[in-house]
Parts: sequence; C-alpha cells; structure tokens
Amino acid sequence: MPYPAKVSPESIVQTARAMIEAEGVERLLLNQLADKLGIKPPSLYRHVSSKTDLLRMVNEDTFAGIFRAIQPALDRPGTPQERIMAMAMAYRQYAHEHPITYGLAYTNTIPELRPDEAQQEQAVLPYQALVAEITGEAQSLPALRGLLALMHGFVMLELAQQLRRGGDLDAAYIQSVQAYIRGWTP
Amino acid sequence: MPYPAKVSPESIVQTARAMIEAEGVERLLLNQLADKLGIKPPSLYRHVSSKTDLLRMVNEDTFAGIFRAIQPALDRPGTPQERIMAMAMAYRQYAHEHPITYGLAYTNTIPELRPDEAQQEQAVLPYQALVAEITGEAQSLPALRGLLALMHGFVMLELAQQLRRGGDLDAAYIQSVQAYIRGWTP
DNA sequence: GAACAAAGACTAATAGAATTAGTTTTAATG
DNA sequence: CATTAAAACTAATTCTATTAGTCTTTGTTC
Repeated sequence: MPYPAKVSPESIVQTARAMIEAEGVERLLLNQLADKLGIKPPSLYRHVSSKTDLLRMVNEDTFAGIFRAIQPALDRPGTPQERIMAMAMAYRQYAHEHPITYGLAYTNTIPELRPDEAQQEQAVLPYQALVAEITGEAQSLPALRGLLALMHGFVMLELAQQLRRGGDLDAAYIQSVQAYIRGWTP
Repeated sequence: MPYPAKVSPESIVQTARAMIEAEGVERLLLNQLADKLGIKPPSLYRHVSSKTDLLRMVNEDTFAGIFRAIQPALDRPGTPQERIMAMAMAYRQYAHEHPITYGLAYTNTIPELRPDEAQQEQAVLPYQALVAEITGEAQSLPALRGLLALMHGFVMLELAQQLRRGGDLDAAYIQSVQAYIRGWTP
C-alpha cells in the first residue's frame, strides 16, 4: 500500500460528527473538515464520493451507536417491564449525548442518506422479542412500533425545543413509557 | 403603492411549500422559485430577507396548518377517548398530506427556523384540557407530552421510511394510541 | 539497490447558488 | 404632468462543492 493515508474512514466520520455536533450540519464545510484532518479538500474525495455520501456514513455510524447503547438493557436481569424501561432510558440518553446527529439520522427523506434496510431490521428483532413477553407474539410488531415511536418522538420534541413549558421532562418520559407498557399489558 | 407586487408573502410561501413537497428542501433553489413566481432571483429579497427566513415562514405556516387540521376533533361530540383518537387521526393525516414540510417544521435545531414559542404554547392548551379529562389536571402536562411524542414519533418514523417491515400501519397507530390512553386511565 | 506502480495528496480550475450593488421601470398621488 | 417609492431588473460577488491534472511517497519486484 503505497503512500500511507493521513486519514481513515473512521477518522473522517468521527471528525465530521464532532463538527456537526458543534456547529450543526449546515456548517459542516468540507474545507473546514479537510483542515481539521490536515489535508486539502480535494483529497477528501479519495475517501468519500461526495458530501452526501459522507453524511450517509455518519448516519450509519449513528444507528450503530444507538444499538450499541441500548444493547445492555437486553442482557440485564429483571422483568420485561424493567428491561424495556432500561432500554428506553439508554435510548434517550444516547440521543441527549448526540443531539444533532441523532436527529440527522432520522430526518432523512433523501433515499441516499438512508442506511441499509436489512441491517436495521435485524437490529430490532431482539427488542421485538422483549416486547412480545408482554403483549404476546401476535401483537409484538405494532406494540414495538408504538414504543419506538414514543421514545423517538419524545426525544425529537425535546431536541427540537418543543417541550419548553417547564415541568420534569425526565419524569414525563418515564411516566409516558410506563403508561404505554401498562396499556399493552393484558 | 407604486409598482404593484407580482408576488405576495402568501404566494411565495405557498409556491415554496409546493416545491419542497415535490422535490425536497435541498432542491428548493431560489432561482427556480423566482422562475415559478415570474420574477428574477434578486427580486425575492424584497419579500424575504434570506432563504433561511423563507424556510421559517414555511414552518410557521406548517404549524398553523397542523392546528387547523386537528381543531375539529376538539369540538366534536363524544368521550374524551374518542375525541383524542379523532385528533390523533387528523394529526397523522395532515402529516401524510404534507410529508416533507411536516418533517421540516419539526427538524430544526437551528434557532432561526423555529416559530414563535408563545404562539405554540397557546395552541396546545385545549388539548391539554382534553387530556386532563382522563388523567386529571395534575398529570395532564406529562400525559399530553407523551401523547404528542407518540403521534409525532410514529409519523416521523413512517415518513423516514423506518417502518418498512410490512403489517398494518394504520392499525398499529390506532392500537398504540389506544394503549397509551388506556395506560393513563386510572 | 534501482525502477515501477499505485494510492494518496496537492494546485488550479469549474460550476452552482445565494446574496449584494446599483439602476431602471411602473403606477399611485399631488 | 412631475414626483416618488415600491418593486423589478442586470451585473457582479462570494462561498462551496466538485473535477482535472500533476506530483509524492512508499511498498513491491527484478
């Protein structure tokens, strides 16, 4: 491998993510990214095919991070209710720690920015099984969808500053997830 | 008023919204917008101060549209449960009819794009009162927040193509909202 | 050990889009 | 009819992503 690369796909994605979190996507400029990486803008194109492609890589990394973050909730001991709540807490925590890139990953109506479907589907199967312990197998898919919607919707509203009327947001989140689970419990 | 304007704020916002829904935000180009309006790009700046400002106007219009769409559910007869469900259906329908601009309105981490806070707060008070009929006054704010999160999260996941595993999405939505309400019912 | 190949970086140029500067047109008003 | 002010226009600017073409570095091969 002649001419050792100064950058790697990982370093590019990581640096891009940091810039996005610091300044927002709209201020992710390729010349600034190149600067931080110690190369010139055209050299970036040896590693990514376009800015859009770069954002897709960031999004893939984000989804991987989410599933890594909520994984421990699966393995932990406790009732299904407790484990679902643990997952919900970890999920929200990840979003709070990566507010901009979290939203970015879910905001793409642009097909090119969407990560691989199949990979996504596999990732949620364990959670569906967990939900099935409460709802039964037959209802587990709709119940999972509602749960994901509740978690995702809550953090999106938080991150978009749509829940500004005061009150305890932590408590509201916990109560809402609990109510949802209770509602599905036979 | 010398020189009658060829365009109005309304016509600009309406045309911009149509272009966004047709092609996505990223392909909303000011020269194309000007073309459709029958003027040249610089003339746009007599009416909007920047492209960002234009997008803010579109978002304000979107929020107004959402509240207009769900309003009838408030006035309609029926139990609180039925009226909440009616609102939830109208909410989702609006999102389906304006998929791109709906997401756009909620996606803004950029402060400049956020509509006026106070206006927003007033708009949800009637819905909080409706929720209070089930949960009681004391719990109504967190219960409302969870409900908004569930509705918003569900349609966002749909619009971002994150619910592609088949099954009846209409039914999943209804069941999830019902479960949520049931979970809050004493 | 010298020549080569290939990846990767660089400089220079291009193109697309938002925005600004400065000027001209139009029609209501006195 | 002259004035005036809003609104439009042309021309120029700037900022970014991207492409073209060239040079550099290092592992490989004879």
